[in-house]
Amino acid sequence: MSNSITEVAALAGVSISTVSNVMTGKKAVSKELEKRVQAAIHQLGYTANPMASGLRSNRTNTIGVIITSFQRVFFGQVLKGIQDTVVNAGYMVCVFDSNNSLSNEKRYVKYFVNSMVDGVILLSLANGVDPEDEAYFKMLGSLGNKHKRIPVVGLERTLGSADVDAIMSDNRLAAYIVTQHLIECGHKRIAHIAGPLTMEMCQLRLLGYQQAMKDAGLETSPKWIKKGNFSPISGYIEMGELIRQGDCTAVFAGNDPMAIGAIKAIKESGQRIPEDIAVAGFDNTFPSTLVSPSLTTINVPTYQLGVIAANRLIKRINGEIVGPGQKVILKTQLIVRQSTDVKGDHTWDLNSW
Amino acid sequence: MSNSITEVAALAGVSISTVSNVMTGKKAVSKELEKRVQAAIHQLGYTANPMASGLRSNRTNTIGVIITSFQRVFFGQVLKGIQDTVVNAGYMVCVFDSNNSLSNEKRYVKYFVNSMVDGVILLSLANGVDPEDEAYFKMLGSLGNKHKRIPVVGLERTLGSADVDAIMSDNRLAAYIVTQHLIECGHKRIAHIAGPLTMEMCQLRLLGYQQAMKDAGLETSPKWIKKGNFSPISGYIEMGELIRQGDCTAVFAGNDPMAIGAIKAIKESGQRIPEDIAVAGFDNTFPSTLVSPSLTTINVPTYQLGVIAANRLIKRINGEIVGPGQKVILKTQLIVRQSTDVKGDHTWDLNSW
DNA sequence: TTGTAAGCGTTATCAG
DNA sequence: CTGATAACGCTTACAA
Repeated sequence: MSNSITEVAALAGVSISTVSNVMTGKKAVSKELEKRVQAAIHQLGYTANPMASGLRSNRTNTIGVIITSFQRVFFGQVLKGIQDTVVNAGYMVCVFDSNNSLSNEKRYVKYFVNSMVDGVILLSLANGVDPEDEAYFKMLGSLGNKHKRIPVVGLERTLGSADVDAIMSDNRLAAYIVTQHLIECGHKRIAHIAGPLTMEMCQLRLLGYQQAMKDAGLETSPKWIKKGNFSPISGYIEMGELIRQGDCTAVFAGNDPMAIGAIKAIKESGQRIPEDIAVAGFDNTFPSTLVSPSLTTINVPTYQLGVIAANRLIKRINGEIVGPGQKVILKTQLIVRQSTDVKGDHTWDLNSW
Repeated sequence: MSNSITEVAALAGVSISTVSNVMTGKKAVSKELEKRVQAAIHQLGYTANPMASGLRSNRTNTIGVIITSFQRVFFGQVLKGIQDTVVNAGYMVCVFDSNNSLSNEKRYVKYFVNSMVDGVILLSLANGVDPEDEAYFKMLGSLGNKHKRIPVVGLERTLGSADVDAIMSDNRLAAYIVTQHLIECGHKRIAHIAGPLTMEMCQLRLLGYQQAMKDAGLETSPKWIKKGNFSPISGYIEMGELIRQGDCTAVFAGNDPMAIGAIKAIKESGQRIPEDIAVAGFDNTFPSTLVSPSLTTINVPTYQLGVIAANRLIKRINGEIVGPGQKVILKTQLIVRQSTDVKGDHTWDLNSW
């Protein structure tokens, strides 16, 4: 268990640098010695101590990921995409869950820097409005120490003016399209249950909703804009509020869980979906296919999101991409189900979970 | 960004050992110096490099977790329980997803050992039958190196004869109870879609099912025992097989996703649930409340599972628990819903996701 | 091609 | 109570 390079060297009858050279493959070693070293490595089951080699080489072959909550189904696919990609390239993934707290997020970022991960993928909770957020983004854009730069890829948000790649869905357009769909279904009084507006993606979804309403010449009243927190229960609560107000005939929720909470509230109020009130969500996570009525939503290529973020990060790490941070926008797609259209799809998704 | 202890010492006008003493709090430092050092630490935003301190102290304040898949909803709650507990005690959590591969699992365990995590929580895929598995379990029971022992807590399986704590639900009893429930509903020809039988918990669930059938004097035929892999689609496929056989009136699936896959297959075949075929699952994850009909299942206290595993691990780390590994068995509970009883509950769970 | 030796940033030991 | 200094296990100049 846990042998050191010294023991391998002793067993193979060579110096530790030769063992190191064999391990890293950075320097040529004669066939003969290579064979002996490999044999010793194999016999001892040796793998290098990542802490020691990382300390010295400033490389850990680990990439750090920070998400907002392990409980959010959305991230299951994203993480899978990241892990599949990154493991393939010889990296490990270390995942932290900020538990929806910006201070946790910052703590984890710092930890990653100190731990010398080779790159970071981050779904940030910084709202970008607080003055210190800009400083934080700047810092993210120049993460590292004197020996190395640690690239960061942002998920679903641009990181201020910082030079950081961002992979995101076309939130605004998608929100526009889903709202437009609601309008085409004949609705005029359409409410929106937004996610935490500190998140850029939620702002964008709100904006898309407002734009669509405006373009259709429909009134948008503040009382139709509710603030949830992405949890199903918050959707339920905010929908209850809307029902009490009693004047909207459709709701676009900022994500699927909130939409599903809203559906529950509507059903409990004895109203029919979509006849009395239509509901749409965002993300197309599997639960949206399971509920009755099935949920109209926007498909976000979550697995791809992870794959693309990871690929980009690896290229940054290897210096294959240099220069200013870029934004990659992924195409989304409206999925019409029965919460807005009785003729919509209602097939259960059994493949993505 | 990323200052070293040397800079802090310089700024405070003290030696690096004094800074270290202040940081770790292991040795007394005079009020005066303590204040100066704290000020310097604060001013520089200094935090110790975990790799360097870990290398020296053999402590990382990190606990490693290995689960089988980020996609499995089941783990969301478990991870939350672990993280809540462990962060509270001053540890970080590093999560790996073995992607249902034992070789990945072993690789990650080794990585954890080399990285010197202070403890490991592990849902192992080893079946315990292969001769080399016993050696693996032994190793898990004595993880570490000459400097330190790394305790391991197993999730949902005993790790052979090794001295490793195991936290698990009462799988066998629960399977017995759910099968009994099916029998009480009047079913006699009851099938079982098992999870991967390499997992002990799946063996236990199968055993519980068989025992209940036997105790009720009912026939158990091998053709009624299907092997899924915990994924929804496998439940769908195996149920299709059972439908083709055409003789069972109830199915107990080894977890909720497979049960939900089974429900889909039954609905597609035009049969009614529960009148023609009743279905039960295991775990009581939130999707079981969302589907129609709602799924009868066994409630597993997933969050608690994480909390208890984490607490136990921390106590092991601190030496507050010593001696042979123990098994902690968590109580489960039958949740009757409409997939077995039309009068069953069908309230959506909006709180655990 | 191989080996020697100097660090990487800490903590631990041991004088003072 | 404080500060040199060795050591952790590895990589990497540099020397042989």
